[in-house]
Amino acid sequence: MPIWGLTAGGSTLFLASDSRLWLEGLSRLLLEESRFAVVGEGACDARSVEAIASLDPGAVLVDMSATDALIFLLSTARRCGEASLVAVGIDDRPQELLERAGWGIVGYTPRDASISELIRVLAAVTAPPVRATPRDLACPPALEERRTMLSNRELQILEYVRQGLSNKEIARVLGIEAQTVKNHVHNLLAKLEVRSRGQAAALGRKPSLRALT
Amino acid sequence: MPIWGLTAGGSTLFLASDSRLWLEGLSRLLLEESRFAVVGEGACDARSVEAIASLDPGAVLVDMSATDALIFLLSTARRCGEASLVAVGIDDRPQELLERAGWGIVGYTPRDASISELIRVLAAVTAPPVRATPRDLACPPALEERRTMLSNRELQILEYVRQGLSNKEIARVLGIEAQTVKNHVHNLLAKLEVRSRGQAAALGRKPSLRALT
DNA sequence: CCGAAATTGAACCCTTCGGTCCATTGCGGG
DNA sequence: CCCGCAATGGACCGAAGGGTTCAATTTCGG
Repeated sequence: MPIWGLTAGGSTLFLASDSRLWLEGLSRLLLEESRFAVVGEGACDARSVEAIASLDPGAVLVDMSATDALIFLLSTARRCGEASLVAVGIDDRPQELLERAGWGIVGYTPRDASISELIRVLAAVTAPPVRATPRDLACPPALEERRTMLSNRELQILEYVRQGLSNKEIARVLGIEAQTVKNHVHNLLAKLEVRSRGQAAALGRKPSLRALT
Repeated sequence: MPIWGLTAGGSTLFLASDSRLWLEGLSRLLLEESRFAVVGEGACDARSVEAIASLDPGAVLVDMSATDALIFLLSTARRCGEASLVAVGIDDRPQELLERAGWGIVGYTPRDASISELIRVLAAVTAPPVRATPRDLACPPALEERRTMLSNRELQILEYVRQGLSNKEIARVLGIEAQTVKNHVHNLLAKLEVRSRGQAAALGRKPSLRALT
């Protein structure tokens, strides 16, 4: 099956394949992996090359078995020169493929790769090239730490947010003004470093944060 | 991409492919389709032929792009003579393939088939030759239930809603207009009988949702 | 082939949300 | 007695969400 090309540099992904089935299936699998976010998907055509150029994803997964996948890969590499590439799903002569500097391929997975193997490769490829911070506690403000930053009231309100209640509904439940709820939500969003209540709710669902909810 | 062979006769499925990624992705997609149950999956080898013979699934999906898929298909057809076959993912000369009676192929879908197309083919192929029970099971998939069913697109978008993405972000990911996403969200909110995306997200993967998909 | 459904997108409206700035009240510790 | 912080709430604003209607196009299914 498919040979995949992967443009690396972050944790956002773009999926390209002429098989919608493949697109939809992999999209579902990756949705369950919080480490990566599928920021776009499309066929192996010029339209996707444009989309990739504007979206600037951390990686691009290209179904090489598709009709014009090779041309697509080359176009993408040319348009997105700063990105590295990984070929996934190759059984024969992977080394030869990797040496094709023009393709920008920096890695691959065998044809019978599972989703976990793909994710491992993605993690390796999208990992920052240099591990500058020794403890790197500074950069990712430690999820556990974020929780303790929330006051009791904020934790309480976050719980209601996760249940899909509106500010007005939360206000009625707690017997306070809607504006107050709004302020609390505003504060907890800032502490959780997210921009919407939806993201806050999604954050609370993730296994890494399960313990604190 | 892949060419699929499908042994028909019921609503239980066996997935065969040398790509675990393909196996896992399609398995997820079919999980959302209550009409079919994946009772087994494996590579395109003799081992799967054995498994199919013992499991006696209603259909077998074979990734024809796999190394020995053709041999596998022939073996399966020989061992499971009572089953009909469908080739999926064929662009060139599908008719020729269908005429190969020895392969037992009774249908197919083009390479760029979406999950809905695959399901349509599966439904056609696995439909019981005789309709014993007038109501209940098979024939009309209950119009009342279908009304509350979410379409593929809606399911897909719901998934992104659960991730906390805004309409605009979802639109960018899917390469469509924000207004279109808005409409889809509006429709799925109605079908789920909730008033906000937060509530839709809160429903999550609860069994209650599974029941109506 | 035709009707039904899905998908796409437009224009328009109102509500809610998120952000900002500000103010008040109460509580606990230095 | 202040200071900090949590909790409360007011006013205002732009952006996003949610609703409605209509329509073009594609796809699905009989």
